[in-house]
Order: sequence, then structure tokens, then C-alpha cells
Amino acid sequence: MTVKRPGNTTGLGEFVRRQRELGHLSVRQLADACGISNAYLSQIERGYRTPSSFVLKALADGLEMSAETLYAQAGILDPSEEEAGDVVEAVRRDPHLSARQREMLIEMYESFRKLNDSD
Amino acid sequence: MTVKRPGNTTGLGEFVRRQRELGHLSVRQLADACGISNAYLSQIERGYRTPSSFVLKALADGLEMSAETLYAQAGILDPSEEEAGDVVEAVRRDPHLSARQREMLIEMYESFRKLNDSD
DNA sequence: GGGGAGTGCTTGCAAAAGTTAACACTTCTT
DNA sequence: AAGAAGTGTTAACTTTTGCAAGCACTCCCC
Repeated sequence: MTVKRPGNTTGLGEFVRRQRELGHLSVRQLADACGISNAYLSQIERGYRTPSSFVLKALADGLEMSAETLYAQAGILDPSEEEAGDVVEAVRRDPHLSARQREMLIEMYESFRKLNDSD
Repeated sequence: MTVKRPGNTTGLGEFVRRQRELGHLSVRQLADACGISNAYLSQIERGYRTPSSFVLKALADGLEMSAETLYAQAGILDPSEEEAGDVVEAVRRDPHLSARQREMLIEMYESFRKLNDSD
């Protein structure tokens, strides 16, 4: 039995919170960076509010990530439009890198992933 | 709200109206296709309302165009984000990385590119 | 002329967004 | 121990969104 959540966009909230914590930012810090109130950000993260497009854009900026990713998380962007986005794949395909450089980038990427999983 | 609203917002309305007229659709027809009220669409087109992310998405669908294009018109999407390189783009879109990690990967990638250019 | 049915626009209101000012809690300092 | 400063959250409030219902106008048909 799932816990009843007030909002319908809970996935977005959880995603934002995770991103904020990964960046070691407090609610107030991110809220300031986004130009919104800390109370409101708190509500967004817990799914009590669904932010407007402008707040969403500001959040993407504050989290230093592509707006598309955030929109996809909010269920606003069509899955077909959000594009594969596989980092390893993109690195492997890049013709401007040496084999060694590719290896390093992929290694770095995967160590980041592993690091994030453990906290 | 303290988030900076792009002056582009009025441009969005005009853009929607132009697109609607190009498609030979009435206000009610497009509104129905978008699942919003005709009154509201009329207000959007004349710049009296700034639609939420969900309405924006619906409008893109109703006008049969990419959400990105509409968002760019609304000043919500960074134009620079659309032309990013494959690797950079993939990194920016990866939801499993922190902002700092993204930064590091992109920096590393670009320094590789620069290095390769010089020989 | 008198309907219908099409067009876009205005009004009034319920609901949701977003803010300010508090709250309770922890941690660190004096 | 008390106070300052940080954390996230709540409550009360104002502002904006978005809709239902209606207005005024044109066009077409009988």
C-alpha cells in the first residue's frame, strides 16, 4: 500500500530533492539561486505544488542542468523528445576523442555513478 | 513571484496566434485540441495570461510542433542548449549526476577536445 | 425578418501558485 | 545554559491560473 501523496507530480519533487542533495545545497540555498521562496521549494519537493514553466526553468538553472531533463522528469516532455542521453554511448561515438580519452571519461563517469548510488 | 519572466512572454502569444491562423484553426478548435478553454486561449494569445508548463505542452501538441520550439519562443529554453555537442548534451541530460560532477565531466571532455585541436 | 452557428472577447469565480512570517529542531559557540 | 545560526516545514495570506457562462458580432439559410 503506497503512502498517499497530496501532489500528482511527486516524481519531479523527489528528483529535485535528490539533485539538490547531490549538490550539497540547502533548501534555502537552492531557492535563492532559483529566485523562489524556500517554503515553496520545500512544497515542490514533497509534491504539494507543481511549479510553473518559469519556476521549472529557474530550477534547471539552479541545478545547473538541462531544462529538458527536468521537464522529462515532470512528465512534460514527450519521451520521444527527451532523447537517449546515454553518456557512455555518446563518448564512444565521439570521433574527436582518442581511445585513451574515451576510456578516461567513461571511467570517470562510472565512478561518479557508483559514488552516487552509495549515498 | 521573483523569478525573472522573459520579456519574450508576449511574443509567445503572438507566435501561437500566428501558428493557429496558419493552420486555419479557430480559437475554439485549437483550444479543444489542447484541452483548454477558448476563453483562456484567447487571453494567452493576447498576452493576458502566461500558461503553465502543462498548458504549454498541450499547446505544442495542439499545434503539432516540438515542445522545444514553443518553449524557445516562450523564452523558457536556452537556445544554446539545443546545439550542444553530443557528449556535452548527454552529460547535461543525465539525471544521475550532480551538478558538480556534470561540470567536471564536461570540463574534462572539453579540455580533451582542445588538446586534440592543437596537434 | 428570424434563427442557428460561426467567429473572438469579457466577466466572475474556484482552485492553484507562490510569498511572508512564523514554527520546531539541530549544531555550534560562548 | 543560553544564544545564534543553520536545517526543513507549516500556516495564513495574496496573486495568478484556468474555466463556465455569457456578450457582441458576422455569415448563412429558410
